[in-house]
Amino acid sequence: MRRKAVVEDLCCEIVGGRLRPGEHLVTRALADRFGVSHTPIREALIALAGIGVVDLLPNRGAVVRRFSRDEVREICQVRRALECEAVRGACGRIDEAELLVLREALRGMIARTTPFASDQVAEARAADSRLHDVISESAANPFLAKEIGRLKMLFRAFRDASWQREENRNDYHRLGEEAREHLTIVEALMRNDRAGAVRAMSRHIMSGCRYWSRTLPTSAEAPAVGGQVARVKGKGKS
Amino acid sequence: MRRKAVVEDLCCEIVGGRLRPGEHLVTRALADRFGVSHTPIREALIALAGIGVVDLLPNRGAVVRRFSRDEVREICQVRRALECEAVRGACGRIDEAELLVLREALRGMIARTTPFASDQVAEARAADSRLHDVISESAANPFLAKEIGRLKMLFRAFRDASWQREENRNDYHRLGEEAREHLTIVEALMRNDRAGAVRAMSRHIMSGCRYWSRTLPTSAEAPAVGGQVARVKGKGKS
DNA sequence: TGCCGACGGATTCTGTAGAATCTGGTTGCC
DNA sequence: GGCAACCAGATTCTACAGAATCCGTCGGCA
Repeated sequence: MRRKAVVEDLCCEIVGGRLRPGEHLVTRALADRFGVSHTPIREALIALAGIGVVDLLPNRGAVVRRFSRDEVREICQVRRALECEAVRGACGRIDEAELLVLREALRGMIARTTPFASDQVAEARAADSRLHDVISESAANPFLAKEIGRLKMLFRAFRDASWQREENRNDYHRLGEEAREHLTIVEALMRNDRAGAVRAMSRHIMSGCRYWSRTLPTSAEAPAVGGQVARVKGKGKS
Repeated sequence: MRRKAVVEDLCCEIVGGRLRPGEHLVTRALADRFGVSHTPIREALIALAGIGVVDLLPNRGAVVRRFSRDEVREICQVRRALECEAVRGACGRIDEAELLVLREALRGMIARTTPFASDQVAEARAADSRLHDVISESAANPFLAKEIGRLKMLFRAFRDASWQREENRNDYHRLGEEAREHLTIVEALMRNDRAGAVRAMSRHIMSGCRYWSRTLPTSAEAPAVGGQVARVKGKGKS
């Protein structure tokens, strides 16, 4: 199935920042690049619009969504509500051993005095993914897990954009902070302290939100995409 | 734009119950019915899958989603989390006059001693929509409002299915109950009692969930759609 | 002889390609 | 500055290739 392959590839490129926000996606060009006709490309773009990573403008094709600081805040607020719901449902149901492994990994990261090397960045990200996945899978609500997955992808999109934007300035500090936030959550879960876990998760999401959105333009600087397409028209994808 | 028209029409039919859960949507047949070729139909089905009202099976087309009781519960849980978040954000920001109008309408409904006539059912539904819309629009979070809108559509789909299934048995009772729940929310909002409003909203959603899902099959009775398609094949759309 | 399951062709439907049409924006001319 | 031809690109249509399903036939077996 070609559509699915195109969806996955494009999603990776958008999330990975190789396709810039506001960029105009031309079906013909993508068709050439992927070596398929434009039909599956169109269908992939419709699917991506459903996921929320591109905007579809009638008769004017698709543009990669641009996220202003306000939108990031909005998405984070929704994500917080859902992740907290997941923690509430998961508390007391998560495999003890799994939590233990996570806790030790996080303690290791925090104890480390040297700055993070790049493979340790990967390790930190893996732990992050793992924790959130374990929680959403343990909440006994597949629909909730699916929704969280969707938001996580969006969230990763602007996290990576921010990362790229400012060349990891003081990222290492943020990673350590994140590890401590995660540890707080894990410890609360191990105590079966539901309220504490929810609080910790809420703080964690909002702190990430503040961090990852701080370099983004405010909505005044980057108005909603709808009316702005003409601006990026013609820039192509260089 | 034909695709959009097809999406809207099909969505209405699914939500309105004219297309039954599990029904197989054949592109050619739909193309004939809508008087377009099957390309926009395919695209519409992809969009509908994004919305969540149909499932796409590779090389076997689309089927209208079947909702088991568990899935309804899952969706309601997510909806509750989001609606509560919206109430939290909206409390203190909603136009006073708007709330007053709603309160009087709800009080009128509750005071009414005669059973609801059908135009009063419509009135009750309008008040329901209005309240939820006012809240999600006042929460200063368009993204959240969009998500809630999506879920509301799904929710309406199985509410209508339930309604149809059992011919309004004691629906009127439920409508009165709903009005009282709505009134509790409105009154809390008018007092700027954020916690109270959130609690009331949570109760309201879960009570609706229990009510609307009570006639649905459990997931054991209606297994995941994936393996069941052959069963409905050949029934056509008549 | 009557029933059952395997095999194979016919049919139906999905997925893709390429052509035709339509739309909106742009550019050059008056 | 206004208008009209032009052009790029989106949308839709038609046709076809491949996958899945259906249906009738055939051979084995009790």
